[in-house]
Amino acid sequence: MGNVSRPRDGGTSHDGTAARPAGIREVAQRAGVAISSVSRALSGHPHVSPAVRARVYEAVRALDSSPNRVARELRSRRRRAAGVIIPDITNPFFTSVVDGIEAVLRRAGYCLLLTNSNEDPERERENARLLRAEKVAGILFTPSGPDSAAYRELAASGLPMVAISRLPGGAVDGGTVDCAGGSAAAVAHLIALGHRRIGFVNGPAWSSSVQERQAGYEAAFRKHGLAVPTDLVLHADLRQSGGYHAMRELLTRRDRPTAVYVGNNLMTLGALEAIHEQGLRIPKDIAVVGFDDLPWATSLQPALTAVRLPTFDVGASAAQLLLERVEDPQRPVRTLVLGTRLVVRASCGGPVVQLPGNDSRLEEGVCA
Amino acid sequence: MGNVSRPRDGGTSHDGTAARPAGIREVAQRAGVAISSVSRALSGHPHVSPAVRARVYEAVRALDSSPNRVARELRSRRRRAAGVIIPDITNPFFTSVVDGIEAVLRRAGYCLLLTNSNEDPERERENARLLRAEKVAGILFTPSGPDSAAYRELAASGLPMVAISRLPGGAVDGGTVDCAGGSAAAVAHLIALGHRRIGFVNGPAWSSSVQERQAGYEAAFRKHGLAVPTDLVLHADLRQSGGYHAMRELLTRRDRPTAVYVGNNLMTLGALEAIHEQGLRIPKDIAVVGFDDLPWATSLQPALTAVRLPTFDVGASAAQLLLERVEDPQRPVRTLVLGTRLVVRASCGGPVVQLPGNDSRLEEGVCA
DNA sequence: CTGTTAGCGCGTTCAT
DNA sequence: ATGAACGCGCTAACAG
Repeated sequence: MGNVSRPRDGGTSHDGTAARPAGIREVAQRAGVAISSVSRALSGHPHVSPAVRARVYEAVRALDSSPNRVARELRSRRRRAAGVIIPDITNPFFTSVVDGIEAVLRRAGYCLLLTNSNEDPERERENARLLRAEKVAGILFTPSGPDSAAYRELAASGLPMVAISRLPGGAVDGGTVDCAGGSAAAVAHLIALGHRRIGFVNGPAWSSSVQERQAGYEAAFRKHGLAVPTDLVLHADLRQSGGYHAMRELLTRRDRPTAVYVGNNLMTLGALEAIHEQGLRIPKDIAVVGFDDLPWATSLQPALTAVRLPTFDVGASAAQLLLERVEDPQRPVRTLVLGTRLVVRASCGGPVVQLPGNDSRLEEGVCA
Repeated sequence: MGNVSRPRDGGTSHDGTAARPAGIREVAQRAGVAISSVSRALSGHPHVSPAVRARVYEAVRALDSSPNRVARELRSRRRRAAGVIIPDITNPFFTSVVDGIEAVLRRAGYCLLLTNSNEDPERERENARLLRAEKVAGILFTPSGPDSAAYRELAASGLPMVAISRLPGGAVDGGTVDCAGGSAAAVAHLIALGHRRIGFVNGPAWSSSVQERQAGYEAAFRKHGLAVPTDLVLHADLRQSGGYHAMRELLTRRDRPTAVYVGNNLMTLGALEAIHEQGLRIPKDIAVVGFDDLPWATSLQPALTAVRLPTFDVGASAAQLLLERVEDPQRPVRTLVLGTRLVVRASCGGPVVQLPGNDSRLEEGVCA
């Protein structure tokens, strides 16, 4: 008996109800070819006659048909999608990273599934589970805490993953900025300007990037043969309020620091609030350097000296790393550390000159 | 003949190669039940015996199996995913909106496909096509230009869609902030402080939100029986550089304004740069009010008076609107306009008091 | 070069 | 309450 195809309307709705979008079957029927020919034509397969190809395209246009990636990727067992888990979508650092991720992912034909864990371990786990269920090809991940359950589950699942900014200990691909180098440059700048009592508002100690910044801070002192003023190092949470309270605490000490280095952009805003609140003048009363250079840096009065971070590139190269791992799961683990640049403005006094910066991309390969 | 199931390894990899994650079949086999029973158990179906349910869960845990949403949603013809198209992921306004979107989407079990068109109409079209191919249930969209091809294609496709911030003319769901009301409040505040020559740096005229702000600016003058200083209204692109150049142009006029109202956050930063560059003092030489209140507002010296926008809520309610439309495609079109609040700080002089603000949510239903 | 066939992993009827 | 069949929309073998 003949293959009676049951009636379906081909995209254009004749009545009021929303018609199901025309699929490969309707296209095949209208073009008068087999379904598989449509598939080949649309997938850019080599062995398709120009005639068929043209008629297929014509039918697609006439029906306003759109390929079904869900079915396509289920069948081909090749999901061209990647997941992102970030702890705070509101932080400009991460949005810029996501910008970079999106750019290279889209160029590779991937789509981006974004989730925000809002620094909540439980939401983080749910996000990881969702992304697994969506069968993404891989995940770009910034853990929100020191011992992330989501991270462990993901690692155990064997799903390709690259860590961003905060690098966990294990053998995982990762991309980040040179926190140590950037911090050393910032503090060295202050030392060169004669500062010795340099406060440091840093983040929670479990984060690898926080540890790196600490190392850079200390290295700058040691390089100049100076003792590290450990009493001036404070650990705050990475939010604006954290920076505010830490700075306030620093400023109310008897032996107040003459300069301060703040470890992330939101905390820097909080630190500035505290400084203004005390009626202190920048840079006369206190010099300020921030980690992470953002649009508002030039709108402050005086303009803020800051460590510029290649955030877009971090995202872009992390995504690249992920794509490469998806291509070759056996490839040795790689960690990319991107160089920073100290942008000298007016918040430390002294001449406003452009320092060379360490644009060199340190790249280290760890065993697989 | 018997149905010979070909061998597959159930999740745990015995050799070095990455094993395919265990699916419903492996779970069924290990639990000793049929595939359909597993499906029912995992989908929370009512008629499943506790015994079977328990064994299924146990098998899922043992195999570390994760459901396949791709297959599930292909089969059930119900894709629980929504797409987002924004013009600039770097703009804090949009990231906050996305934050709200993600929150309600995730709560509804949806996942979020994010695309950034970077103000490029061509990228925008590609993003729209990708999202259609992903068969998302709906799209949250901020068109990047006056006559967006992507918008037209999407509207023609009949895919549920809600416009964000910039509302196109047609009968489409939309969510935005009360630009007119917020602008009127900002300008009225300046007028009350005695200012008459109030500059206005606004965005490109095609945008509905720009038009609304213009209306609010004019309304404030008219309400006080004053003539609108149309010569002080400038249209810049919405970026920082746009604000800088417009402000610069305003400040170099013979009859310089005594106050300025800037229509978005990035342009405000640019305007501040221009003001500082001219060596002008805020608020003595010029008063400043910004549209969109961001974290750095309180870190400026003096702190910035600004119109606070319910950006998170815009995203959240837009997502809610989308979900409702997906549920009921016939529902009449709705447009949500969320109220703003003027946050008075020091950048205009005068007493720092909290104004009431129009928290009322204007909500208007247009015919379907 | 093109059509036919057999599934991808799962939900959903039908039986029982 | 449970199992067997069928198919979602598409790709990938094979045959012709």
